Amino acid sequence: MELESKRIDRRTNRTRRQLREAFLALILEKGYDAVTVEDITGRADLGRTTFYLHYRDKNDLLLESLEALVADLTGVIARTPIADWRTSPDPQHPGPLQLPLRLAFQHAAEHADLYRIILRGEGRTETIERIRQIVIEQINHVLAVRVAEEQVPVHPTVPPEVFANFFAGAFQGVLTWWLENDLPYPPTEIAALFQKILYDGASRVLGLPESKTGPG
Amino acid sequence: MELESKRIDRRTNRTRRQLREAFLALILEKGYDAVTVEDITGRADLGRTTFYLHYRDKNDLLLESLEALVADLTGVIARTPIADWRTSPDPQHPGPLQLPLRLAFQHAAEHADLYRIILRGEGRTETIERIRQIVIEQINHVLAVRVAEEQVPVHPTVPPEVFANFFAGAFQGVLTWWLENDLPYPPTEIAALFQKILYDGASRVLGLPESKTGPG
DNA sequence: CAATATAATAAACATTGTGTCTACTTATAG
DNA sequence: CTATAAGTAGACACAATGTTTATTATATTG
Repeated sequence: MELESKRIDRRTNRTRRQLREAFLALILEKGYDAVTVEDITGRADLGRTTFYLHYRDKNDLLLESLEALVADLTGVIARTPIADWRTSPDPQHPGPLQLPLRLAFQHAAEHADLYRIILRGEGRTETIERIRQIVIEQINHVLAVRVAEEQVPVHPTVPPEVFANFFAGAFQGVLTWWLENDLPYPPTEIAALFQKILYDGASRVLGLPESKTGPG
Repeated sequence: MELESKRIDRRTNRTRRQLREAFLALILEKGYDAVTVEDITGRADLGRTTFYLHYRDKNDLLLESLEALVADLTGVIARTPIADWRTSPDPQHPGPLQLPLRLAFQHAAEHADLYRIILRGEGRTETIERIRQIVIEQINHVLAVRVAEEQVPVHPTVPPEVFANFFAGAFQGVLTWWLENDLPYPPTEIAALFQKILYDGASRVLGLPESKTGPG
């Protein structure tokens, strides 16, 4: 999760890492608002002044972790070979979002604490909004590719924006529940469940009478 | 939206209303965190001390509006005649959540500003979490009724909790988008779109290859 | 309408946290 | 080794919170 890669002075790296770790731990203990700069530097065994040598304020510090997390996730997704996007192993739900979804749940499991903090909406409002936008962009991207490949109707039955926000919200909802309940399913399984609802729809999932609208 | 009904002293009602209105207006202008108690009482033309005669702090004041909003919505839903739950007029999507969904979008349209504030996550974290829990309870309630009527498989293909959180998240996502974009569709229409995605699923909505899982 | 109770107010105060600055010490890179 | 950069303690001004006190104003009620 590249966060201090090639900064010159050894002290700088150490200090920043200590501040980051102290802050995240404290947020989980008392919640963002209750944590003071003095708390952070105290926990990190540093002088309060030092904090301001590195960050403008609490939010700036949290934002750094967020940015690194986002960069890491999009990196992982981008680095995954295109080939895998078609041949990935859940033949029941062959949608184009399958692999990214799996990677995202996986990633959240690996960085559960930070994801929890973000999804709880700790810190300023921007934080969670940032994530949402990224998810929406990913969806729009995938949809655009699909349209180009003519696998999706040019005039979909639902406006893409509505679909994208539906998706982003549902994802956030399931991910939040999953994290707050200490990952009751393995990442691949929760991803599969998510896809099942998303692709099949409530009619099938709940066994309700089928809708009268045909596909497309 | 019952908020000052039978409080004895006329002054109390006036003061509380002024504080509430001033606060909500200011949040929309500068965001929750940036608003001080002095801002509020200034805007409301009251002494700063007066604020503390009525509320413990900013969050307390916001919470009052939230509680009233929630009570109002659940009241509206509860008051709607059961008969309407079956005969409501969207025959393409006859799901049991149809009418409550419509009522919710309607309600959000009528109180758009307050909904915006809440959905943006202004105020403390509790606020938005409160709403989510209410939505989840509603869903669980409806699902329980359905199960009792044996219209839903006893062992649904997806754990109810997962479905409920999927739903709650998707709803929040679409509702937020709708409000932040100044209600680009009428409430009935956005409710119908939401249901379409939810019931038919992405496969149909986007015209993807059908899943191999049958209903139920 | 008058008497009583209650609300609003201004002013002062202690407290907590922020963010900046200074002069001094310590660690590191080269 | 030494110049450079990072960390530190302490002091400071500032802004906002939440409480208290004494005083004024306004409803309610009988």
